[in-house]
Amino acid sequence: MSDLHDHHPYAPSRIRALPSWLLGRAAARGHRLVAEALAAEGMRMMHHAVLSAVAELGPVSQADLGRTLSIDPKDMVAIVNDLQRDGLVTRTPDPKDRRKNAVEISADGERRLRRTQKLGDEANAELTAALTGAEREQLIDLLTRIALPQ
Amino acid sequence: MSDLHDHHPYAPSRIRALPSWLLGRAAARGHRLVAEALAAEGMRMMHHAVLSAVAELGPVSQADLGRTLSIDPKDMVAIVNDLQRDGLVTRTPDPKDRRKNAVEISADGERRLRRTQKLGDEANAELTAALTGAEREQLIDLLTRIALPQ
DNA sequence: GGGTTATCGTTGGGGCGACCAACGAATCCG
DNA sequence: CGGATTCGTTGGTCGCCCCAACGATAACCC
Repeated sequence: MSDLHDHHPYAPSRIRALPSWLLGRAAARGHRLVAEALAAEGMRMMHHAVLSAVAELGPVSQADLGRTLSIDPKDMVAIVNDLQRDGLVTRTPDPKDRRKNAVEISADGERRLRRTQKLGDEANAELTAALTGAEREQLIDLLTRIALPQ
Repeated sequence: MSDLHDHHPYAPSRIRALPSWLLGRAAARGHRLVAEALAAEGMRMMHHAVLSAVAELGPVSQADLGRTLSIDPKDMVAIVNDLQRDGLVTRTPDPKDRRKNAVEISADGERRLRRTQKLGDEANAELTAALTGAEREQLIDLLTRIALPQ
């Protein structure tokens, strides 16, 4: 088994039993897995999230996107810039409210989204590989209730 | 369904149902709550984590601390510098291995730790306020199994 | 024993995500 | 009409993570 010098990497520090710590570690691993998977399509997590939200919401303003995904307006500008540059979304001035940009997914964007959604789902399957289906459902339920405020 | 202008703050975007996304949001809230609580004592999360680990592990090298807490050696230098400057830990050369620094908690450090631990626990209680005790235990169990690798 | 390999603390640089402050333009509302 | 609000945008900060390098020291192995 383990040799003499294998001082286990963890003391059962009090820290490690705190939900906030475990959430941080689990989130870091999830982020790493998803980011690595999406990199195969040259996409990043936030870009994929925005593209997915645009596909669901139809023509939508950047501010609405930011609210639904809790993304800072500043970051949203850069993300939509990238997606537009790559031809995945269109950004047209909203005639009804000239302050707004109507962001809409393109045909290329839908094709890209289908691939990145598959990659994201696979990464999440790997993330929760140690869980049964029922446990995965319960984890989602518990997290939803914890993450809600803001 | 609901009327046209009732844009609920969230479409049930596919993204929002992914464990990786929920973990990110929940971790962000946990980090915010804990950071705000610790700020009352002028401490930051990583500083508190390191101080707590030092208290548990006794005299310990920075490298060991970094491994148990998954903290980059570069960041560990800065953290131990701060803790030492504030008189919360001592950093003495290890006579057995002169490459190592033996980091040890001080009396002031233990006093500070008692207060920050209380604050951290309270923040975690608020974080999981929507959960029953049993659900909190199960969340910890599920997260532990997910966060484990690295 | 001596040469190679590995570890420790430290410094440097960089990337990425989250967050806050401010601004002009446009819109809404009383 | 005029004040308050929203939108997109620019600017900057902060925390976490990763990679590369270095001198000093220790461990390994022939």
